[in-house]
Amino acid sequence: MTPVAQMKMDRRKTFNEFISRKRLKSTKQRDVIFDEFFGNYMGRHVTVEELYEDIKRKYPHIGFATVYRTLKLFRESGIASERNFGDGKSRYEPIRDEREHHHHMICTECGKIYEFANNQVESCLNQIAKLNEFKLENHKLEIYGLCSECRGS
Amino acid sequence: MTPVAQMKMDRRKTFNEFISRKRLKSTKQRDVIFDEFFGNYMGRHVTVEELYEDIKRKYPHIGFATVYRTLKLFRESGIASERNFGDGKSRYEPIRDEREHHHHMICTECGKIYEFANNQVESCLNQIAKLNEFKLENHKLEIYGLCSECRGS
DNA sequence: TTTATATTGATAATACATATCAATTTCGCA
DNA sequence: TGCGAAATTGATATGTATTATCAATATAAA
Repeated sequence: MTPVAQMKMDRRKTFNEFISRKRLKSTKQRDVIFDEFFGNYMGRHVTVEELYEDIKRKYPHIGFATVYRTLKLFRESGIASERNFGDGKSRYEPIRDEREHHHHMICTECGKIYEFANNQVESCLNQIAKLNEFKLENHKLEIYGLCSECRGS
Repeated sequence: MTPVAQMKMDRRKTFNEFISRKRLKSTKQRDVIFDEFFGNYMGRHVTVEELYEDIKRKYPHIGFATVYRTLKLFRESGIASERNFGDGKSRYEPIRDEREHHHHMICTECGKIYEFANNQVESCLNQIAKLNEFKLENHKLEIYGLCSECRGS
């Protein structure tokens, strides 16, 4: 099995456990949204609108609100993360590796989003949290600027 | 002159230069909003609504949209920064020291916002940007978790 | 002062997100 | 298997933050 397929299965398991722990129900709609999200949006940052439009093509009966609600469930269950890059829309991203946090560089010119991870930053943050007796749950780091293509000559 | 008063004067100068460079005009409203913002909101993170309510008490004639527009000018001119802590409202904060970036720890329980600065993080980010041929313009770092008071026993 | 242009403030419009609610689906339990 | 309580769905209404519109006004250059 490919690592990606393995990961997808792991997330599925986590989500199913979340569903049963919270006494929620599994539905066809949630299955469809899960498959689309974890099938086509790995490493991307999709808006609710985009995901909805995409799903509607194959499954016209699925409603907008359901996509919203389901993505929120993905976040609550810890299999997706929500981001805000300042354009007013929430973006969702499948979580690949629970341990290794990654971050984003956003080009203010072309809007492209680049990812990076850095152990040194992570350990800094852990230290800072510890120093302030803060129990770290999550963190977000974004760099804004010009990417190599847009910074020009 | 106190350091705070000095800083306020520096920001005023920067803003005036911005105004004349962009061929904008200085107005009584902008003066009032500047004084209120830099007088009472140092080190705080005020929403447009809050600042508007505050100003309206002393200057009932000043409109909501003007406060919005003026805060945006403050951001564009580099004397204020805009933040988003996930509650859907934009928050503005006077910039104290242009060189030393600071960041935020947000308690997910009580909502209190703590600030911190860290040189090691800054230099990491500069390195990362350089490595990716990215021209760093700005960055945001937020830690979410439980503060010492809320993490309980 | 004159004149062009920016600004203001009231309000309309937009956009993203959430709430409502009747109809439907799920699932534990007999 | 079928019943019934409870969750979910989807269409749509509502809420909330922000931006656009525009006539009246203020500013600043000539």
